[in-house]
Amino acid sequence: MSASTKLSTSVKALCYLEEVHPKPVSSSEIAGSIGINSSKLRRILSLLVKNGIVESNSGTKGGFKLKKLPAQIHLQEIYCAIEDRKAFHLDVRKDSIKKNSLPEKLNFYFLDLFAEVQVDIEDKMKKITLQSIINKINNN
Amino acid sequence: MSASTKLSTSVKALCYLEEVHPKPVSSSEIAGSIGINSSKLRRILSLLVKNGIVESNSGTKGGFKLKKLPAQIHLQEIYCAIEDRKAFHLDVRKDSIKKNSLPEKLNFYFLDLFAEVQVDIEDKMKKITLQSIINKINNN
DNA sequence: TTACTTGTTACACTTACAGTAACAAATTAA
DNA sequence: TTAATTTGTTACTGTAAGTGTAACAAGTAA
Repeated sequence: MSASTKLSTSVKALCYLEEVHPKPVSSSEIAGSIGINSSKLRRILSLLVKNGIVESNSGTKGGFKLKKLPAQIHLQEIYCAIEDRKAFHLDVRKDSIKKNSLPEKLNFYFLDLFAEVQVDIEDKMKKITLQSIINKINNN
Repeated sequence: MSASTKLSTSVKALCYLEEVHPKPVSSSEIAGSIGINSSKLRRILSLLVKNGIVESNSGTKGGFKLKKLPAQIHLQEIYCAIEDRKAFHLDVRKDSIKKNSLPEKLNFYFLDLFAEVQVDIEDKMKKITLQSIINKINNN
């Protein structure tokens, strides 16, 4: 599952939680509504739990519910919770490249550039809250 | 090979071509200098040829050489030449998602958002020329 | 005890990718 | 004409990654 698909799935689940808040709902129920396997969804939700975005409880009457207000959840923290790898990352192979050579210098150049791009993307995501997404969706 | 690695490889090859310009060089020679298989490199270079960035000739005394000045080659056109897929793309599965449902609306939302991110990235790349990279590398 | 739910692991299956080799077509030189 | 060289593309083999599902211990409530 690509990072972007995981992000989209997470937001679908969070929107569902917001709709039924504060009632806790099971992974099966959420999974059914967004068309995904519940086991797979639990793997994603467990990451949101670890990062304090969602609360979970085992047992009967257990399930998931939002731990923060939608206005206080932004895309960047969701993204960071579910994905440790960067969107733009360079597979730098140090083998067979001479020290201080042009290829090595270019590796450093691109590492810097891709880090910059990553910052730009995350800055953009920081400005988008779950609440703003919900508002936009409802006005269409 | 990821898009970012392919981009980095392409620039390494283009820098090499710039160094020896206007002498045409074989894929083996370039591949040797940047530590990659020549067959693999040819697959990348063939895309740059198709997009008018590089010129190629078969046979003895054949090889590759730049078709444009380094100041007139920018990262975005290299990126578009080698990669048709977007950096941020959503695997939208239309199956098992109801029309006009929240999940479907969110799919459209993210398709738009990721398209925006893609534009931002490409705008950034449009401002970077091969010449500016060479200058930066040489001043370090 | 029973029923239910999360969180994690496991597993079979498929897909994707990496790295290399091979070869037709084009080109040059002898 | 023949040989040598080089591109552009295809093929192939082994390995890594991803998909989708199932299974189950641990926690929780009735």
